[in-house]
Amino acid sequence: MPYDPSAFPPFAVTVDLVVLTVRSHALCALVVRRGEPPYQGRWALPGGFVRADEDLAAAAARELKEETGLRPHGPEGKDTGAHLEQLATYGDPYRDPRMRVVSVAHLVLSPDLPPPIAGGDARSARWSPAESLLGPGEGLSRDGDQPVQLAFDHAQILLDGVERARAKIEYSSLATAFCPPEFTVGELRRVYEAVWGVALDPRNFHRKVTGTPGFLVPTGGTTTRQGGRPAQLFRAGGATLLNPPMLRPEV
Amino acid sequence: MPYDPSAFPPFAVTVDLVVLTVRSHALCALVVRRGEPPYQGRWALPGGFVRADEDLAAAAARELKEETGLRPHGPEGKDTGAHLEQLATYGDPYRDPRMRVVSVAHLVLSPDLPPPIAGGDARSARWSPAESLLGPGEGLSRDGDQPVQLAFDHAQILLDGVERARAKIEYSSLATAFCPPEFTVGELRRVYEAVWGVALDPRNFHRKVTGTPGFLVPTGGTTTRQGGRPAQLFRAGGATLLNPPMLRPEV
DNA sequence: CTGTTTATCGTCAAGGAGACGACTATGATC
DNA sequence: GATCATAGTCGTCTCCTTGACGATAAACAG
Repeated sequence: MPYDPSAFPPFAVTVDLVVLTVRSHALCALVVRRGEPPYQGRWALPGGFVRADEDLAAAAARELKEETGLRPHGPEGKDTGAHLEQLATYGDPYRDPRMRVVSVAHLVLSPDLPPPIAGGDARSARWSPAESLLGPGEGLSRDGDQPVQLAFDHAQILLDGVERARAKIEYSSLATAFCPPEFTVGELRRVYEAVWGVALDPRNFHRKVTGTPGFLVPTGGTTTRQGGRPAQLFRAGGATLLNPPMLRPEV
Repeated sequence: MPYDPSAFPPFAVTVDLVVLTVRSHALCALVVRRGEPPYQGRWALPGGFVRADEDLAAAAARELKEETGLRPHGPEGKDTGAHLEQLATYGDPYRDPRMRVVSVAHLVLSPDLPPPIAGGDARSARWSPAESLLGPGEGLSRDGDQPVQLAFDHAQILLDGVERARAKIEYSSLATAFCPPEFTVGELRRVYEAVWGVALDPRNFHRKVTGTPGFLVPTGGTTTRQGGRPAQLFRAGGATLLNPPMLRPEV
């Protein structure tokens, strides 16, 4: 097949972001309201076109900053920012009614942020519980949560992102990406409980995380911000892989 | 940001394939020799442009069939074909010197095939040990294997594919995708040994795989094709997830 | 018939995980 | 200030899985 510039069809390439955090004991995703058709007025994942000279990860980082002000740190970063990784790519020919768009979805795990920033282009943005965005089957929507229908194939993308997060905190130290720089064992446990939607035994969890070398390093301080007895503060250790993994309860 | 068709730069979108198999106790990847510049004469991963009305997975399946004659079965298929899944997407602005190309890499796991089929476009193709393609650091190339420099960023893509395969056979039944429809426990063990590059205890491995419900179902037959005492034949059971996982020995 | 190869079963000790009792140190409430 | 509720932390016990490895079984090669 000789090279012929006219031999390939043109595509638009976008990045979409699944930005997850844990707020008030629930896994939440960042969604923005669409200001123009198609799907005008519907909630969607934040995202945008990749620029001509921009790497995919750079485009994702740029969109993230525009939407939340967060700066990501890569696989080995040390900033106060969020964890960012590529999730998957969605390219159904008709996923966007306007044109052929291939979207490279990225997953962002962030500590709880006070309020989502209204996007640079003035779209409204908010955190929504993943449960209510994923609809029935993925945990029942609670009374009062109207089921939200995300635009495009964003419900599928979000589901894949949530699944990735659920799987990854099992065998990596990624759950700490949901925590502030210093956190307690109990706060970390509540992250696991929120992401998995289960209750974990505080004593066994404590034994597990403090007994895994390199997972947590004590900072020396304590806090009572969760009430009760003061708890030791930790920072994430250097270990990125948990071996043996944190086991997710059956059911 | 109102919709403006001129607001986004055009991209070419391709699929690249990391086709892995196990041949004579080694993990091998399918590579094709490039017939035109850039990287003319160099080995590369098979792949090609996504067509205008074609889904990404469909494009990967089409390329796979063109290169190998294999028909993939999806996440839940039952054919005699290979396992196919999306791997990751590579979009560095300068990864292809000709133009802006975003490549959606796919991972294919296949049973051993007699000889690779010369591609539809007459490029030569062959199986190469992953070890010799990944160069030093990823297991030393054996004497006589000249180090192969893959075209574009295909070495990185291959590395990511091999890593995915190594990780996934740990907690899924995917290793059976490397086996013929009926196989013995010993054959399955040799798959793990080749992919991980380690030696496993045959007795413990046997206990593990036969003791995991839904992983293997006996067909009733036996074979002596590996020599020695006749071994029971099995087919892959319905279970896709191994819980608890197959543990990869420490280094 | 004997050695070699591969398959399969069994045993034992070490370690991790689930269940859960007990104790500790705070703030809130009476 | 005593009491209570809330979290955090340490221990214990049992069950199960794993890793190491002995032993037996059933084929084939000489």
